[in-house]
Amino acid sequence: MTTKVRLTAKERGDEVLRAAVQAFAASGYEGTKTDEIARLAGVSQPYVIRLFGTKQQLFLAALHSVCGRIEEIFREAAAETPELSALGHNYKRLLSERELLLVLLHGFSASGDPAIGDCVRERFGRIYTLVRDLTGASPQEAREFLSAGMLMTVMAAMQVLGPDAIPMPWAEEITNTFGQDAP
Amino acid sequence: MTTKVRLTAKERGDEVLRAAVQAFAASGYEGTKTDEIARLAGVSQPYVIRLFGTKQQLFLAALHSVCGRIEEIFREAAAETPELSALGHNYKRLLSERELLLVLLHGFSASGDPAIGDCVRERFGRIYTLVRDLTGASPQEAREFLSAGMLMTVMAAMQVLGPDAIPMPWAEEITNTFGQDAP
DNA sequence: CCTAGTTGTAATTGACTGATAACAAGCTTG
DNA sequence: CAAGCTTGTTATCAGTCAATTACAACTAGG
Repeated sequence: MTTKVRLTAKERGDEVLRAAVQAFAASGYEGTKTDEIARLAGVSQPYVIRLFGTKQQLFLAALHSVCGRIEEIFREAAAETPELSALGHNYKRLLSERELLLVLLHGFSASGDPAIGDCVRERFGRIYTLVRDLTGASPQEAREFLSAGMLMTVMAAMQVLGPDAIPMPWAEEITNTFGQDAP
Repeated sequence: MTTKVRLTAKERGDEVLRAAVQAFAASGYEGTKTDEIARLAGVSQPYVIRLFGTKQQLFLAALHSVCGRIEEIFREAAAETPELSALGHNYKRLLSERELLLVLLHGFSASGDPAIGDCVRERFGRIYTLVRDLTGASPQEAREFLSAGMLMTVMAAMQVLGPDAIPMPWAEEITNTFGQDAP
């Protein structure tokens, strides 16, 4: 457990950010209370606000964090095998860090907020471009790749995909088709 | 405009439901206030609550409504040409009723709420099954079809797809690949 | 060792929001 | 036309939540 030690603002900020990613992944932007993030991080609610200014800025920080991690995973996968099919294989890694895709999904949902919309458009565009650059995929190939990722994302949100999946025949049927490329 | 006429509870309920679909599409489940729905429907906020019981039940009603409409669009398309490519062509129709896909997306995001999760799993499973039944598509074909739909959905949420799209080079590149089937 | 900066909390607040209650106005049926 | 049912509003509450303020505890540098 986290002991009652004083940390630098940077270190504590990182801990709060990790807690925020967990909380936002579970409850979304509007649904998550700063109080809950504070509880997860083991600090007081006002301190969370002081470290990040506003709840919105904290969500933006969480969004940048998960997008950076997603890019990192793609880079690592491409370093081994720079092909789209290899990246696809690594969606499993994304699903094992379930909060990555979920925070991104909540970012899409909260795009009505202009600041969040700007952030999401920028980061998702970067991911698309990165996928193309890393693999040399055509726009259509990259689109099919990201499409599959989006279906996985919403299935993860519905809790029919991943380790804690609620068993659903139709979902298992879909899940079995992942990884099977077009002939 | 809607005049100040007394309607039956059923009729007024339909108006409120339409307003709710618009509002939830724009702001999501947690982000939408019952007050805003009431304003859109031209009634008082307490009446919205009395007609549907709770905000959650109203959201569930909105979810059922949009899923029913999505199924209807697929059925109509399949009645003309019962092939997956024909259904895909009709994603344009879904995008023209932008709120359909957006409410569904917000349903995914709000799946952490058990009642909403149950509803979303049931309705999305029904849509998957319907697509297969209407077109005779294989699980993999249906998965690819729904994958493309999910990417369109998140792009619509990001406001980079559809009539009021914010122009983004990467988004236009992706958009151009829709409708191009694998060779 | 003491003072100035940093890390952190307790107390509070003001705005918001879903829901309830009490009441008013309109329709309809005998 | 009157009584009872339906439609709809106003007033209000009880709880919630992000954010501010004031203060306390710790730590490093001179």
